[in-house]
Amino acid sequence: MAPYEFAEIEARWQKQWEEERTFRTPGPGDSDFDSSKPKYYILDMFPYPSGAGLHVGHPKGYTATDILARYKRHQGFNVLHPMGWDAFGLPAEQYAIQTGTHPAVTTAKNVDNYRAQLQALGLSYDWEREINTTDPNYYRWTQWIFSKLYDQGLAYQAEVPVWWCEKLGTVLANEEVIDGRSERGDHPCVKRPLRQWMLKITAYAERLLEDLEDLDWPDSVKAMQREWIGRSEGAEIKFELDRGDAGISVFTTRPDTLFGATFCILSPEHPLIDSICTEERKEEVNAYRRGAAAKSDLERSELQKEKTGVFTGAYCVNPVFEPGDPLREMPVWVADYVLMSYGTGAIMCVPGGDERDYEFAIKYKLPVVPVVEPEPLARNAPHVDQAFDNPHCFVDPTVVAECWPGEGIAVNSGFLDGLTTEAAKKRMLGWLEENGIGSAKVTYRLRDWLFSRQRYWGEPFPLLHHEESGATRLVEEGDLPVSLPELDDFRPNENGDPPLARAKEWCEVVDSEGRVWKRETNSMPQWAGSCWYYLRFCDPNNDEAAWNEAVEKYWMPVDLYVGGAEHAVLHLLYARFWHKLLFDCGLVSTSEPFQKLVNQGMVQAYAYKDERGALIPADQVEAKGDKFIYQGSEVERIVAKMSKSLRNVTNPGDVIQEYGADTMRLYEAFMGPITASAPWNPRDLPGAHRFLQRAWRLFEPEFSQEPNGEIEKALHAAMKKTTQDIEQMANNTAIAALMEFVNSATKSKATLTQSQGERFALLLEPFAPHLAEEMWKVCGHADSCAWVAWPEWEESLLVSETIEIPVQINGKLRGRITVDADAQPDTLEAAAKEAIADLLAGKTIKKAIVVPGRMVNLVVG
RNA sequence: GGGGGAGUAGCCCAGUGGCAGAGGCAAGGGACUUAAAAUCCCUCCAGCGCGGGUUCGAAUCCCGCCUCCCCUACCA
Repeated sequence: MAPYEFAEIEARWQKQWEEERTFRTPGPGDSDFDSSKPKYYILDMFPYPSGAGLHVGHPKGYTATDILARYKRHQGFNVLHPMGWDAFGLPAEQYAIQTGTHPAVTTAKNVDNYRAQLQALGLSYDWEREINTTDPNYYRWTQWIFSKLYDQGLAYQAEVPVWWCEKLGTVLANEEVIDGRSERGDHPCVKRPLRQWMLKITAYAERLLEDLEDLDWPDSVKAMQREWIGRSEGAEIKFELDRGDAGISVFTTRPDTLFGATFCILSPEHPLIDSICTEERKEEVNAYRRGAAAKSDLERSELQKEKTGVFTGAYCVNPVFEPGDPLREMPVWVADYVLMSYGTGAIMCVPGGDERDYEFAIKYKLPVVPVVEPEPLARNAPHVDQAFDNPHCFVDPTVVAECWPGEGIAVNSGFLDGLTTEAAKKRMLGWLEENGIGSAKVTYRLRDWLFSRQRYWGEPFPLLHHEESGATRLVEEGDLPVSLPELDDFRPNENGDPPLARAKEWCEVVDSEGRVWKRETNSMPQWAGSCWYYLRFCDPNNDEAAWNEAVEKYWMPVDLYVGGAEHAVLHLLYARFWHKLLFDCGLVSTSEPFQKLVNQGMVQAYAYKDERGALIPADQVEAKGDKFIYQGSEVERIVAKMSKSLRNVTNPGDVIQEYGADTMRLYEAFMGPITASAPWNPRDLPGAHRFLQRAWRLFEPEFSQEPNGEIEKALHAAMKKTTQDIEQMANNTAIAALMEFVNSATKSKATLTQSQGERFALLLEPFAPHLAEEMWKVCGHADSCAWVAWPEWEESLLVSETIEIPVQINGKLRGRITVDADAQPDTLEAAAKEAIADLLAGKTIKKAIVVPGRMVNLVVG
């Protein structure tokens, strides 16, 4: 028998697949398309082709989808299984700024590297459908979809504060600024308002929330999206100012606590502050606002434990109290824990019912009034009772009621007294509406999407500005794409304009009437291209349209979408938003793009730490038996992310070099459930490799003419288990079933028949396709087995005539009996009693539980 | 603080009401070999994170805790 020459076998089959276009997928409109077959669209999240190349984490998901795709082909499906590149992005642009290499050059090089690495894994993508978001033939349609958004009124311009670094001459993202200084170079940064494009994703908040219901997605992802959208029901209430005619609108989820509202707080960015602030308070308030503006969002929220604020000198009126009531006058403060971007940017503060307000009230000695009494069981502290008996208490806050943020019975609340929280909310809402002071309101945490970047390496907006009239209009559809201009300097201009503004000629457009328009010089964020790439895969080479209607209708929705959990919110929410817009425009046939979603687990790696807990580079640790030694002393092995700094990164190319792509695939699929994270363990690779060698050895030059009955049975068992497990994406247990078969076939020393060899090769094909093709060839076939029908098992071969079942006394195992598989309860009970007669001597059997085919349990007194 | 997930052999993991084990790794022994590698055969190892409960019977269902991982965090 020929040895298992994986390198030669794999190279040969990869070449053959490419030459014979084995995985080309015809679609509607192609002459060889068979519309009678069912479709299956199985998609991987396409990667950003970084300079570092493929990581062993990528193939975990790609292998899992490839196994299913190959299986579905055997099952007679038209399988759409494409791959492409999310290739706009910062790294290529930064590299361009540093070296002058055009991002397109860097990108093309990285794409070639990624493609070669993926092809070396034997993944069955239809490479004729490859797409690249940076290709003008692709982003032409990204611009086209933007036009739809613009036409629907979902794109608008706004002045948004962004981080600006003078020294670097660029705009930075939040995470690139630490303590007000740039992460790179440590230069000072300031927040400054810049004109930005926004997309009105909030208009779709309710549908994005509701439609999650019917998706076959992980609970964790659904939960994250729900939280991100953050729907909350409450009331908007307007408080009149005691001087002047403006009022302060606030949003609250607890209108039932209005009697306990003792002050109001405005966000530092609130536009009303200037007009209401009293002269003597102005200086202090402005200083506070300047301080807040200089802080990053992170500092304002997470890092800042203690609340701060300043009094504006103004008062507003709590409408539930009569004039003369001391609680009617509510001081208005400014504090940075109130965010301008949520609700109305102003809140009513109920320190008796909100822990944040309570903390603020204690610090600044503002009145605390308890208005919700906890359920009786919750109020056993005497001072709480005392406080409830003392309405309108202006006493030392430290002895006043504790804060009760939960629900309960309304107290100190006039017409609400005695009502439950739920009833009190309703009553108060009614009262607010009757008096024209407020109304029910639903607020979302979801913000509109800041859709522009001051970058070169992104999609240009298809927009023109007319400077004199201030008009903005779309570029005509026929003039798309708006291609990126050639530049050799990718930095922003000195005056802060984006790099595209350097392309003077590109920027100027003269229309047919001779009017001069200026191009939009912002570009789109990296998310844009990935919002619709799954649609382009359906019809990637269409020059007339983004996709053909019939083609979209056939392939969509994506049946299975596999990718990392890091995209749980942003990418998946943005893509759903665009998809719904396209659905509303009648351009796609489904309201959701991704029917089933699976997050593959991370491939981690071992890391080592010493006694002090310091992490040690993995390449300097020696394994000695079960112990791990670094510089002579023992260190502890832990599981961590793969990272360059820990030097525990595995390169897929090295693994393929040493063991072959089939072993690599098999190992990744065998590591555990697709959703679980597990460390890369190089010690386990030989096991996977050994299995393939043993399987290969079953293919002796001569096949047997007469099938061995035991082998046939074992093969049917493997066929059943493998089929069922692949359907469940339980690839690890499917592989175990194949190992079981190989073990028993090896042990029996009998030779396979050709038919048995063929069927085994097909079972192996999804996991180790190169070797399986080679086995298929040994069985006498010249063509690929990729499209050969999946073998079907015979259930009757799997039932044995006799079985061994346990006999229990009081649920504890006491013996075993061998009986006919279809033995009746009476027979089983009798056989069981006989088998353990000695143990039953002198005991009374109170009850016998007999489960035919499973077990017998005798209950004795 | 909130949300999601996981704890079964030395390790990775099967088993979701009925004999704790499918598979792999590691370890030990043996065969082959002049020897080693490779290969083959055999063997060892846990009572299922902890404590209660339901049941004839619980790794599996229920309740309460512990540990670890991931996400999120002043959203009024």
